[in-house]
Amino acid sequence: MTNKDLADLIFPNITKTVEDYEKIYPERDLPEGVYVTRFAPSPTGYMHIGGFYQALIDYIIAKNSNGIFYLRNEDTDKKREVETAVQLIMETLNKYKIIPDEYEYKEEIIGNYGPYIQSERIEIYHAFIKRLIEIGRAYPCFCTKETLEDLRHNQEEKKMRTGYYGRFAKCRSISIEEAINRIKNGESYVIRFKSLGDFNNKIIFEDLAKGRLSLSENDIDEIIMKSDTMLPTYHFAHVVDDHLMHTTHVVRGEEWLPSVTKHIEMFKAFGFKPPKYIHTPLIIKKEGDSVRKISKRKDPEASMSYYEEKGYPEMAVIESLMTIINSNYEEWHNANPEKTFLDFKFSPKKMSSSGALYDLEKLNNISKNYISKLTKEEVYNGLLKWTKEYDKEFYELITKYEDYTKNILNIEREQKKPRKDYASYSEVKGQIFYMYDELYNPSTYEWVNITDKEEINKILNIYIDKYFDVTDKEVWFNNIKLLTDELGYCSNMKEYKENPDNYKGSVADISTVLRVALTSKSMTPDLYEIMRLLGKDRIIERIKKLEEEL
RNA sequence: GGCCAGUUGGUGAAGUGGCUUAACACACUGCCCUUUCACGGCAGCAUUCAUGGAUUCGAAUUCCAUACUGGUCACCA
Repeated sequence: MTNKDLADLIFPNITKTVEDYEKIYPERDLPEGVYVTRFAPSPTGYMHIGGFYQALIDYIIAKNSNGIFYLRNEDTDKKREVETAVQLIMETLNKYKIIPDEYEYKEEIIGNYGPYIQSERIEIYHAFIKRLIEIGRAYPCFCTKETLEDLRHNQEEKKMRTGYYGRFAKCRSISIEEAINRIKNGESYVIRFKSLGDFNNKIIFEDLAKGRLSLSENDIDEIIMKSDTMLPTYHFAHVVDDHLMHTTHVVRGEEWLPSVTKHIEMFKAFGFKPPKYIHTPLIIKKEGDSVRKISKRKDPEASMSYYEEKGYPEMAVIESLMTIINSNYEEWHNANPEKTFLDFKFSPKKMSSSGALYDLEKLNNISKNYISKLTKEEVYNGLLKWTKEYDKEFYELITKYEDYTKNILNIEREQKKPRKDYASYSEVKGQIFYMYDELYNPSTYEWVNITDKEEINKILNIYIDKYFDVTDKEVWFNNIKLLTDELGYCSNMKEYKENPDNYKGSVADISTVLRVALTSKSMTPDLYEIMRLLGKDRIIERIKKLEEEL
């Protein structure tokens, strides 16, 4: 009885060899220095911002070198799998235009290195495991969950390092004959990798983000194939897939750092060259005095769906993440405002090595700036898209009054320093609702200095009767000044500030009365533009209605 | 507990022995501009880089120790 017999017993139908697969998936025909990266999420039905962050890095480094960015679905954990997860991932990547060059979606495979869904690659993994068994680098392990738990407790008691290694790796010493018999008897087993490492040996590992690290060699006999599904574990699938798909750079979260020595040993066992690694910091959040991983349950902003629901423009979200990825991004972008994030040269060394704190305030700021630089059409289209999904009533309204809405959105926009009113599309309605009669039904008015009803009525009546004019901004404002003087207020702010006691108030107070009377708000964009868009009829109508209420 | 990593203002951070009396940005505060708000302008916001020690003419930057924070130690990825 030999290892070969054991391998054939476990994988009787696997005929292709490692060499066959090497031929099927040859080296990619790419120029020197071109990067191949991948986004490899597990389909749990949730798009975490940390995952998206990694995908963004993958995408940038691939595009920086005109390389390949592909998507691989890591669905080896059938218990956690969620049906709609793949669709969610694809939709999110598409929404943000982080489009993979190779992927598998809805039965369609794009690219020559597929399948790109791990559960469809089971024969490939089996061929590689078979080889490992044949050469004595993998073996079946019959230990039960209980046995393993006992082992761990024992080790903990004796203050030893926990794990299945060295003399604790019981099933290592099972003879081939015994193993074959037990398998034939239907005993449940996993396949473990047989490590040749020595924990006391240090190896130097170079991570592109974290630099040179001194790590202990792996000596754990890691499980590489699960008992029930015969699917590989992450560790093994990573080695096989990233080798066959010729990934040059693996971007993954730093939670993988402790297992990198396992992966390196497995690559070595096959004689493969490991990829370069970029272990990214976790996205964390401040809570009280401590920081913690941003969490799916506690933090809505951990999910990419949050940003969609709030209506943040995609580019604003990307840019806010870029500032975390490389903190010099913002400076670079200010110096090169016409360039996009894709022109930015990403540097893993510049990536923060501690946790990255995702700051919603920063996002708001970036988003305000971003939206302020858009044209009225772009804002309108963004608003249209968002309201269609999340605010049907408003959607109908802005569709009905398309040009009118664009003009509203254009107030103080086409100037060197446009207004920064909106951080997201969900904020727009709350700031311009008063421009729509359908939405304008104020119950309170934000009067400021002048609150006397008779005075307000007087101001409004005289204004309508004598001074109403919206044909030209200068004329409009001059009229307001005339009104101001006529009523005993001061039309010159400088003078008013010098001698406030000489007047009933200033032109600012008069303007505010008009502003509040027409919009109910004390803070709005340029009043002249608002009045021009509202038109005389609606202005009079609103004032009349207000008088009735006063 | 073992192993690994990190620790610079309220926040993201620049910084790898003298150019740092610590860049830039966000937030905040004050003033100015101004018909409101916003925008914009100006100013303020760490005498100090977790703590202690060492090396050095000189340290945020090198070394050692301590503390704290995070990651990991699953048939999860």
